[in-house]
Amino acid sequence: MISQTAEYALRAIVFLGNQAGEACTTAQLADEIDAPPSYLAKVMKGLTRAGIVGSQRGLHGGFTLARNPCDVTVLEVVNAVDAFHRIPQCPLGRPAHTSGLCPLHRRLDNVMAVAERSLEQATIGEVLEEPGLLCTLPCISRSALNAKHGASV
Amino acid sequence: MISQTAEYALRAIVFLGNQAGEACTTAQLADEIDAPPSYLAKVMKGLTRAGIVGSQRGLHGGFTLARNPCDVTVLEVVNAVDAFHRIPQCPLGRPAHTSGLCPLHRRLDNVMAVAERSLEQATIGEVLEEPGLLCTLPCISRSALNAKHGASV
DNA sequence: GTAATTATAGATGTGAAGATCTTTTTAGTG
DNA sequence: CACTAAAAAGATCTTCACATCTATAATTAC
Repeated sequence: MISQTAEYALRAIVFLGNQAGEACTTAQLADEIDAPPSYLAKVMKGLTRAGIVGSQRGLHGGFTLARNPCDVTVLEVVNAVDAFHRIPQCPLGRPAHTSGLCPLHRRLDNVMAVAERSLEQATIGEVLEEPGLLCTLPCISRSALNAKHGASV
Repeated sequence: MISQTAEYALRAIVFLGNQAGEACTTAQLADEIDAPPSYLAKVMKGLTRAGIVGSQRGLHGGFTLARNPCDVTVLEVVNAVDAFHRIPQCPLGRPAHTSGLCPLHRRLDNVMAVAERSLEQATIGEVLEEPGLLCTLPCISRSALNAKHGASV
C-alpha cells in the first residue's frame, strides 16, 4: 500500500516542510532522508508535477515545499508518486457484475476506502508539529539537525 | 496491500466455502476462480499449511475448507499466503528511535492497523451469506453455479 | 501388485517496480 | 560571454513478486 517510492516521497516532504523555505538539492535530500540519490531525483519529479514541491534549477537551486504543510495530506503525497488503488469493479469483469462489486470485493474495497480516508486525514503539518518525540523529522535525530543548521549550508 | 496472491487465495476460499464439503481439485478451482492453475497450486499449499483448507491426494482428492467459514477471517487468509506487514520500527533504524515510531511512521502504521482491523472483522462466512446480490461467489454467476451443481461433479 | 489421479516440492522463467547512469536544459556567477 | 550548479529527461540495469514447468509422493481403483 505504501510503496518504497511513496516512503521516499513522504520523507522528502516532511524534511522540506521542516526546512522553512530553504531550497534543498537532491543530493542533500537524499543524504538526509537516506534515499538513493538518483532514484530520489525521479521521485521528486513526480512531486513537482503534482505541484506539491517547487523546483528551481541552476546554482542555489533545489526543491522547496510549494504549499502550506497543513494543507498537504499524506494521501496527496502518496498519489503524486504512486497512485493509491481502489477496486473499481470486480476484477473478473463478468458481464453480470459490471455494476457494483461482489460481496468479497466490496469488503476488500471497503478496507481500501478505510485506509484511504485514514491517509487523507493525516496532514504533513500534523506530522511536523507532533509533540512528545525527540525528532520532528522521521528518524533524523535532533543533534544531527542542529549540526546541519549550525554548521554547513 | 491485497496482493494478487492473496486475491487468488480469497477467491479459492470463498469458492470452497460455497461447496459444502465437496473436495475440489486444483484444476477445477483454477477454472472456477480464473486463476493460473500452476500458481494456484502453490497458493493452496500455503492455505493448507495454515490449516485453513484440508487436502487429500489421489483419486477423488482435492481441497476442502477445513474450518467453519464464520470463524475464518479475511485477514487469516491473507496472512496465510502473503503476510500483512505492519511497521514494527522506524525503517531507518537510527539508534535514538529503536523504540517507538517517529510521527510519520506512527501515522503510516496507524493506517495499516486500521486496514488490518478491517480485514480481521470480515469473515468468509459473512461474505458467503451476504444478501442482496446475484452472486454469492465472487464474480461467478448463479447460472454458472447451477449448471455446475446440476450437471457434472 | 499396476495404473490413474492428485497434491507436494523445487527449479526455472517473466515482467514490473525499484534503482542507476548519462545527457540535456535551465539558471546563476564572475 | 564562458563556466558551473542543479533539475529534467530518458535509457538502461537489477531485483523480486508472480507465474510456469517438471518431477515426486500419496491415494484410490482395478
